[in-house]
Amino acid sequence: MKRATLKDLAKALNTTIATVSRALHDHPEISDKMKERVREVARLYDYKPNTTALSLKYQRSHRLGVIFPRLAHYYVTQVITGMLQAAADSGYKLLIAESSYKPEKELEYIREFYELNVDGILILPSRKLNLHKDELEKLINPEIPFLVMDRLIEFEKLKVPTMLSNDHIGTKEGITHLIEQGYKKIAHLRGLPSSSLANARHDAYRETLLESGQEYRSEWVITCHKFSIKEGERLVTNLMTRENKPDAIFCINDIVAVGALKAVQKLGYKVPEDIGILGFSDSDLAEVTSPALSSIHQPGVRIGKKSIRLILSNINDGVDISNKNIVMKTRLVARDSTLRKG
Amino acid sequence: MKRATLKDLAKALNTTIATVSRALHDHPEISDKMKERVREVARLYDYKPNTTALSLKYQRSHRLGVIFPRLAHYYVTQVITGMLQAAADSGYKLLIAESSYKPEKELEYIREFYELNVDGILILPSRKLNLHKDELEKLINPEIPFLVMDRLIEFEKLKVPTMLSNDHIGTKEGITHLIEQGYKKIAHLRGLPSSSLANARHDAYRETLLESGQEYRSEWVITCHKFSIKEGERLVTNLMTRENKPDAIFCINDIVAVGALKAVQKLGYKVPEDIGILGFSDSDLAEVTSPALSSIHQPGVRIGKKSIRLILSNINDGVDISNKNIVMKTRLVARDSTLRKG
DNA sequence: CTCATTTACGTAAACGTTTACGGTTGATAA
DNA sequence: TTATCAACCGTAAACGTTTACGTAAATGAG
Repeated sequence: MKRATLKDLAKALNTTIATVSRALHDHPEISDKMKERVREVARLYDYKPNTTALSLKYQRSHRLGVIFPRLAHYYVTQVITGMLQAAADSGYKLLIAESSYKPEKELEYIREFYELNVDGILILPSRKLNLHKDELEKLINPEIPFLVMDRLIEFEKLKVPTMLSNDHIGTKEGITHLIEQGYKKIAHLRGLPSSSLANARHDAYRETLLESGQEYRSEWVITCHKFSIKEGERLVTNLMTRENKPDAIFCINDIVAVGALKAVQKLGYKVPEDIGILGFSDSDLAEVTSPALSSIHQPGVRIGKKSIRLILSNINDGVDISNKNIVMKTRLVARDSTLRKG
Repeated sequence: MKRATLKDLAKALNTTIATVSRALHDHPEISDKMKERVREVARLYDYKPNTTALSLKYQRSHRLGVIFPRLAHYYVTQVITGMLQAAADSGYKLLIAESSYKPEKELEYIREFYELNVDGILILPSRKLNLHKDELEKLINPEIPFLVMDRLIEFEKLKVPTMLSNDHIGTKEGITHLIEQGYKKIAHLRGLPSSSLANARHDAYRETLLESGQEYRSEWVITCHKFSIKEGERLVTNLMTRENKPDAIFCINDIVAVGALKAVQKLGYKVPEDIGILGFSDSDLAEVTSPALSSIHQPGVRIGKKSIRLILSNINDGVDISNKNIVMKTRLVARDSTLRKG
């Protein structure tokens, strides 16, 4: 009933495990007759090599560890879906861990992954991991490839590869689109200033405004903390009852954009006629709202695939990836929330 | 630089690996002096036991395999999130695999997981896996716990535990709610008849209608195949341009419900006044639509947690779970798409 | 002082592989 | 006839653990 081992086959054939192993590997020093006999009983016993023993032998687990803050976000699932596909293509499996945005957990899972002998680690870090940069740098084992995704973490001496999406260009495209659609007073619901991601989007927002001769008003830049629909609603309701109202809102992500949309609609504004709403990430929510939400698409699946291929190029082909900083293209998806007919 | 092993410690202490191992395990036959010396160098070398070697030794990997049709579905991410939490609490890690609804892949991943020495397998099967029931039954290793989730698969001789949500009662609550809100002509966008899940929801729908004296009209039961927003839109547009129109639509899931909502709104109906829309699963989409979508909540996170605890009770405590068929409560979440003010 | 017992540690097998090295058989060549 | 060599297979070490068993020295009782 139990899984057959080389020892079982050897006993059945009245030979040794060495011969069995070699026969199964088509070793030239084994006679054809013996090979046939071995293959026969191997079939009979449904022999499958024990991967744990192989891992021990070769110090290779064919497993990669992935750490993310929260699985239940569309972008994260897209990235992991891509990872799963690329990993499956190469015979690798993924070990996953959710950090719940807690840096302590992120560090702990990295430690655990090392103990579990993963062949590589990919992390979508939380914003706060930057605060533990030094500890992280000490923790990282240079022998095991370590890929940082989505955010930038600058280390003292260590070189780690990164995989980002081009938020800068993406945002510029988005804001340019708003301007082209005739919006003249564009507000921004941004993320925390400690987030490289939020800063990239905000800076591109400001840059585009100034380049096209629009004014950048700091009172139209509101910082989100919780990134929920409710928060978006609250902040935008507040924003739209002020003296000087914007006529478009660029949101740090789709969730907040949904809140913004609900808020302006509740206040009686028409979208996109009176007010334009632009999200970021192009999640599955974007097609669900009415009007459908314009958003800047991040190619999660492709990012996931590329990350795995990158890290495997190091593991399997020894390619030095330590100074690879891949930036993936984003793409504006203009839907009804910003498309003025006239 | 490399990870220290017992051998390294033994060499440094001029003793044997047996002594080192025992000292680290606080074995009584090791002197306190020796224990101190060992612990000292273990700290110094930052010794961590090699989990692969332990797996080989104890034939336990502390890994569980999870197979699902598609990660990018809210319910699936909720289940896996729950699994991750419960697994982390017990020091287990999850290996994940996406079947893309293909039974061949499901079977293949089960095989792979066995080869990878997982301690247990949890599967959210595709509908079509039922067609390969016999092959699956032959494949399943009774030594390794195997938990089937969401769907029922009836085997010839094998007893496998299942984890379902109570779609029957959930649906009855939902339909009863529609009736209480005054809807009198309730249609149903159902799933394929080969799906036990779709059948459970449909049967409960019919049962509730008949019990409350409403008529069950087969022309108001439409079968979905692709479960997309577009399909929901198409089917409902078609349904609502017929002679005899329903005044409420119970949808097999939230995606289809979103399509239904868009369709009726495009046709000029008011929701919930003219038409009520009820979804299933209570995904994150439900709060995004306007009006917000009523839906029947499936406790994905709790289901995930409970599944892991169940399978671990077998693995770690030897509890026989082969005839456990756990059914989790659903809960109606009535939002604006079915709540008539009057 | 001697024998039994405890204390404290070493040896080796086991988990399942791969593979360098050694050894036996038979055939071939000098 | 004997050295040479190929063909074929076995032995054992290695990956990193744990642990049953063996054994030496130290301790205790008589």
